[in-house]
Amino acid sequence: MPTATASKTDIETQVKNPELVARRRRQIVDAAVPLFIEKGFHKTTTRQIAAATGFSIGLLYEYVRSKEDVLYLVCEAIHQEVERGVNDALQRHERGREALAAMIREYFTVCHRMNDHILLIYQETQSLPPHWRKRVLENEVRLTGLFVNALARLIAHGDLPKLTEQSIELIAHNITVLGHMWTFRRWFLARHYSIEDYISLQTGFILGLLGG
Amino acid sequence: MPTATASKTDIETQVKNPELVARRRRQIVDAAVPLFIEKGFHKTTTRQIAAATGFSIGLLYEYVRSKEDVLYLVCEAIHQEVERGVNDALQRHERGREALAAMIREYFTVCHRMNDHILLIYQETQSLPPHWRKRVLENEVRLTGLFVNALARLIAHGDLPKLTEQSIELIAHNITVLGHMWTFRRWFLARHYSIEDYISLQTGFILGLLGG
DNA sequence: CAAATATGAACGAGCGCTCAGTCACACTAC
DNA sequence: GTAGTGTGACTGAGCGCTCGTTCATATTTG
Repeated sequence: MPTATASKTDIETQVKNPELVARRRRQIVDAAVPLFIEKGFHKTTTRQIAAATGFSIGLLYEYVRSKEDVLYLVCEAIHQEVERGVNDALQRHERGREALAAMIREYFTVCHRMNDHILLIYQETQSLPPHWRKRVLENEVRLTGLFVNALARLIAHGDLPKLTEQSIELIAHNITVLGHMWTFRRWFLARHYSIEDYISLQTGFILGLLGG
Repeated sequence: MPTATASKTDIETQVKNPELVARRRRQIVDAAVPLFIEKGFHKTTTRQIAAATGFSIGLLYEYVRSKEDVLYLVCEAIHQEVERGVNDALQRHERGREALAAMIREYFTVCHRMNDHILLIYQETQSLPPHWRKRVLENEVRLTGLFVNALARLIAHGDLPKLTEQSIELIAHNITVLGHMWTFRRWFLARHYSIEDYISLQTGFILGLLGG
């Protein structure tokens, strides 16, 4: 029973060459993302996905066992890109409170850029079979974990006041979700704030919340 | 061209008696909500909705022109219930910072109780035809507006420090979304916090953010 | 009985997915 | 070299089925 590409997924495929599988699946994801964003998962047909990829439907099903497989591939790809963006941002570890401000700025900017993708995950995660929904939610936790670590490091260095573990974790969730908020309330917020306004106001709040 | 019940919707119906329409539609909503929550909108069939209501499919289509009509009725009903809960809470206007704390407590409790319903709106609003999606989003704005007013009143009374209009509005959005956060991250949060923990931690943050 | 309300068989468009078959290419035998 | 054979990526017509919706008909109401 041949299994998937070199990496972490269990999606079965008929195709033997793992590099081809990886490349084809990247093509499928690239084609499916705009379709899912535009019409949603349920209103996108497998034939449309195949056509957008430049495949026959038959070929699509050589690389994927079901339409839901495509959604999972898409969700994974999106998370990977968001996480890469955030990780990049966290690498440049400045010091002091500005470090937190910089972190928030980078993260919110990623959210701004990935607007539609983040929305897609909010709306379609529920359409995944349980096994994969779980994986997507684990990704979400891992992302928040990055903030937990960053906050803990700053506190350890004395750059931020001491807090209980519970508080740190909740603040990390708040930061994550306030980034998402820009995407799912953008239809309203963007009428009143630029992304810059939004970042500086929210940063002010979060810093204030840490004992301004 | 006969029009809808006494209230605000434009949904057409074949049935002449407005009270009957209102009653039947309430039945439809009551039956559809648990189905949509359990299986989602797309995977729920009109026949299932009819059966759960105790109607024949034909009869369902006397009170509704399409499946999407049902979704719209459901979204409206949910918003009405949430808004009623929040309004009740805001009526008992205490004074000082405790007023804000009490407001948050009540609102978060409503979110806790309406967990699945709020999630449903997050996930299925996009499935509505544009015209009704707009209405649902207006409801969302109105809800946040309640918090804007409440905050403005407290500031006017000198119970809270002065803030720009922009800040007030964004804080209102933050409160709204942090309530929702309990519903859409509950799968994680509930493992680490009780709703009481959650309320008191978040209240602390929000009060701190207002110049603790 | 006339109007209003209710029924559910029937419709047909459209869906996800399959599978018998094609084709380009690589390897072997002579 | 070239004929023979095997492999695996790729094709797309079409299967089986579900779904939202309609409408001729039946039942109830006033």
